[in-house]
Amino acid sequence: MTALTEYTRTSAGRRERKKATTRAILAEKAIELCLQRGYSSVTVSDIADAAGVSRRTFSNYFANKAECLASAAQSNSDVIIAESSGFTAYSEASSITAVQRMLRGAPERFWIVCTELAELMQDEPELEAYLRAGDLANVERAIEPIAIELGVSPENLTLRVAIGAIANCIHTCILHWVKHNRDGEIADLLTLITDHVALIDLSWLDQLRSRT
Amino acid sequence: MTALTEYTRTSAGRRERKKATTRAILAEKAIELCLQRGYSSVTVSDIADAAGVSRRTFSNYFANKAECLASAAQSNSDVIIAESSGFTAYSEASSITAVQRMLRGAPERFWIVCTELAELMQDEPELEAYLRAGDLANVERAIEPIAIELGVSPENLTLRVAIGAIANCIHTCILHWVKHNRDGEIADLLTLITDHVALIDLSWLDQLRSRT
DNA sequence: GCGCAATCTTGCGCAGTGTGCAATCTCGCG
DNA sequence: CGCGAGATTGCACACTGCGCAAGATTGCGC
Repeated sequence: MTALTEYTRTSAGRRERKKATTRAILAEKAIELCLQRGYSSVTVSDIADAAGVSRRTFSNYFANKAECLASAAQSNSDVIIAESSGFTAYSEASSITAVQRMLRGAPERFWIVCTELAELMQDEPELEAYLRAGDLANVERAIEPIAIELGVSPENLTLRVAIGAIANCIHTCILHWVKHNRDGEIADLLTLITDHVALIDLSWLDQLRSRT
Repeated sequence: MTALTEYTRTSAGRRERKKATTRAILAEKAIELCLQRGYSSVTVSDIADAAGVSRRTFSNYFANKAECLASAAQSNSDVIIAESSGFTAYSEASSITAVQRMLRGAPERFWIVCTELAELMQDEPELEAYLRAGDLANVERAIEPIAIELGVSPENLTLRVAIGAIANCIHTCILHWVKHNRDGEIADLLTLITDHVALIDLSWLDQLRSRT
């Protein structure tokens, strides 16, 4: 119930925290209702009601339903992105190893939410679009710390292509999984992802690193 | 003016053709108006009016404004995807070479439309979402012929990851270009893309091929 | 505790949207 | 020519996104 809410433990002012909480609750209720009744038969008012706020307030937090769910995806990804700042901590290993370590470090809950969202997006083009865009936003947020660690600009195109390829790979694997192997163990999904991430050549990323 | 319309020269029944034309005109007018006034200040009625049909008819063709623009992107990509069926024609070369050849084979007009759309999507998250999703649809359409040529299933995950990485790379490069080098020559954009595509390791794709 | 200012929430109104439905129009085909 | 499939349209209605202003809540200095 408060699974996503957990991720929003900031020690800011009470006001900030309350906002973050409402936001998280809205996103959470949105997932809950959509999984339950199907995306298109859930209205913004429904979500707002479930979260105990007005429709207007919903709009203060999210531009629309899809963005709300995308935000859930984003909170969910925070846990991974946070870890990515330890990217070069394993400087002896290759980038690919670091990525795999990151993926394996994510809690099971993370992958569950991923598959839930993937399930939802399957027959809702609008949602798929927004979740993809959310992915992009995640890439954007992940790039900054990594770029710093590697000592290159966040605008570095090579870096962006690399991170984008990884994110895309993960996304593709999850979709594939939901489509073909929905009932398998999460551990197998993880294997699927790490195996395929390994296919991506990150040697040029390692080169970026060695130049520092 | 009729640039996109050109792409829809099918020799089907007149009825089919007329539908395809209306569709193309709608998409075209949509781009035109959006480039001119900005995405958010163009209404569906505006587009419909410009195309000479009713608002209701617009909805018969597209679910919404964003999807309409995404369709323009799709028509635009048809020219590339059509070429991808000659993928293994150069069996002596590596996959990466084939991809580069494909990219260089696209007419300048293709890249112009790409950059126009990229420009539009820059500050419109909704549009960005839909165009990204359109990319996915393109990947979906491109995979089929390639899979056949390689003799693997279109569901083959390795293949999907590879094609996805390429599409993502192209997209990322175009966005980067629009953001940092808007006024440069299209030829330079092409160089940027082929250079970065080359960074993606497609050797495992070549292996898929050699197994046939 | 008190009061003020900043901030959040809410209801209202309105233009725009997505879609089912039924009437009408168009066009291909016999 | 006339029929029938299919395309277009207007209408209605629920939902949406958002500006606005009133009201509630919160943080802070005293």
